[in-house]
Amino acid sequence: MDNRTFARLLEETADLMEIDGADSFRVRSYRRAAEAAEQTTVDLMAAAADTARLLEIDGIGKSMAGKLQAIAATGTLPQRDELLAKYGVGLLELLKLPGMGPKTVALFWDAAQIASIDQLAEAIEAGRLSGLPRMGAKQIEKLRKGIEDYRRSAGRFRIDIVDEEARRISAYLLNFPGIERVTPAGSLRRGRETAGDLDLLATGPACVPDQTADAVEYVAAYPGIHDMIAKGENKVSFHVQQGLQVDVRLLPTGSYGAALQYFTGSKAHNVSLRQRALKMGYTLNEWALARLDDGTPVAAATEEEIYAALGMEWMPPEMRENLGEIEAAAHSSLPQLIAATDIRGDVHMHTTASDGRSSIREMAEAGLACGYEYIAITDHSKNLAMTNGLDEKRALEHIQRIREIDRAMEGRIRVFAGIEVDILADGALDLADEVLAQMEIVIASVHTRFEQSREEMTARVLRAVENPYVRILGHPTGRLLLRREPFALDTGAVLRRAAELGVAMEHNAAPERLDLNDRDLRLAKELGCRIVINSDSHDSRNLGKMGYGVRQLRRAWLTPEDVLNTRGAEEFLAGLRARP
DNA sequence: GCCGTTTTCGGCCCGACTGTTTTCAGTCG
Repeated sequence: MDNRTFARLLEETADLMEIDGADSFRVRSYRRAAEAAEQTTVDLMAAAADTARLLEIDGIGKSMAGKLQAIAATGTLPQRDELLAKYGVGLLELLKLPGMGPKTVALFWDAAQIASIDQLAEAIEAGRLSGLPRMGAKQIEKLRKGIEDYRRSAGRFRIDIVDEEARRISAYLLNFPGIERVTPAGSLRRGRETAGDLDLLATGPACVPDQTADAVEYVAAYPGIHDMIAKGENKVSFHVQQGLQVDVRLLPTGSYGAALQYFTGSKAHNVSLRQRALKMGYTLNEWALARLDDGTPVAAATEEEIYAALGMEWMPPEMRENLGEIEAAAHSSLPQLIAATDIRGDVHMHTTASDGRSSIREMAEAGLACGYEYIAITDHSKNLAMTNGLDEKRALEHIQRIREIDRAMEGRIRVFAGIEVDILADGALDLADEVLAQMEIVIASVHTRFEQSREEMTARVLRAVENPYVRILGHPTGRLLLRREPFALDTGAVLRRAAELGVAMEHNAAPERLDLNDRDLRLAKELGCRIVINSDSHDSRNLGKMGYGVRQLRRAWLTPEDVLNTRGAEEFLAGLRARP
């Protein structure tokens, strides 16, 4: 059982308790514990035997530690099961409908015995909801539409998709004379791998309170709108065609910093920050940081002045997850995070020899144009027949061509020879060691998804990592974001072994991959694992597109020292080979 | 149920929007 399961069980318990009418502060502590389970790099299953270790986790107290141990021992939580027996699983799903909170779920349950989305839809059709408190015609219509939307599509969107939408809407908004600046906030600004919605902040003369009417109408006329959710004085919410929810907020320039801080979040970061503000005699909201006693604003126009007034350094949005950044900023001990410009080479890319669209030469020229000092050509190996993968003979010929291009580049950029070998079901590699021995870069990746158990899959990867020619472990979690489930893999065990052997872990910067999630990366850093970030380009035009991947590294507080390809060519190769 | 620069009891973040309210409850982020 992994930490996510612990988190899910606690979260469900919190939902059910809320429906049951439990004390809201108690509910909150379950939610905090769920969040802690999700975030911590401690493997809860392994730590369950050691109460003291559980208590070290922020948000876990004596009682919650006992509940974690119960989950570890039985796979479930008694409170949750009791509540579930009382109400049924359908109620948890009802909570996912927009506009449905615990109070409404409880109301429907008490008054109409509604325990699932299907039953709610049925009750709406039968007109059994009218007459219930707070249930007017509009509210009922909203629920009907909510069910429709939920059944059509639910969930999060890949960050590059959201980013693109943000650019389109920003361009539209900036065409309005009274809007001068548009900034994305929320998950997009924090660089998360996915976003549930898009927050856009707009400011300018047309965004001043009481004068926003024209701007609001202009926003609401955006041609890409599928349906309107809410339209107020300084906020317009709507869905665009693909189902993404967009919140546009109009704000006066004087409050822009406060609003940007507020809407960037994360929620947990903001809660912590407001607690800190209270202790210092301030109150913080989206309009300003103000004195608690007489309401005098202290800071509002920029994020920097707000953080400064709270005795902190400004910190990059990627760090704002309430994972210690507030303390670090208060003690002036924020790390210097890695930036895209720190990357000096890209060592994972494909050419026309397998499934790429560019030649070795084109890749080298593109790498040069990106300002890289080195690249590595790493086409697929033979097991991936559909990619025209290389067998031993072709691989050796390919190496020769790579060497020729390397010479032809005359030192302006180094071109290393490499390969992306496939890890077979038993953990063996699909190319002979004699061939691998001739390459600078060997990336071992799992491509084919056999129906293997978590243990088998872990054993498979661990065996591949033992091969002395493997320098980098590719696709270490097998993620294809939002497209399919990741491999069931004991990532902790793989990271530990890779750290021991000095095998680097690849972070694939392609937005559909972003192999390592926040927690994996934090754990990798803790373990002293080497990280290599690559683009996995199949086209020379994609070379240099590392932005989303780098922001993921920043979210885990990684510095240039933690990432191998921030080093020059020789030092990079030496770092790859050095084994403790 | 957690937690401690108000502390081991008594707090626990904040405002906008909506729909139904005749002054506010519920939801959301």
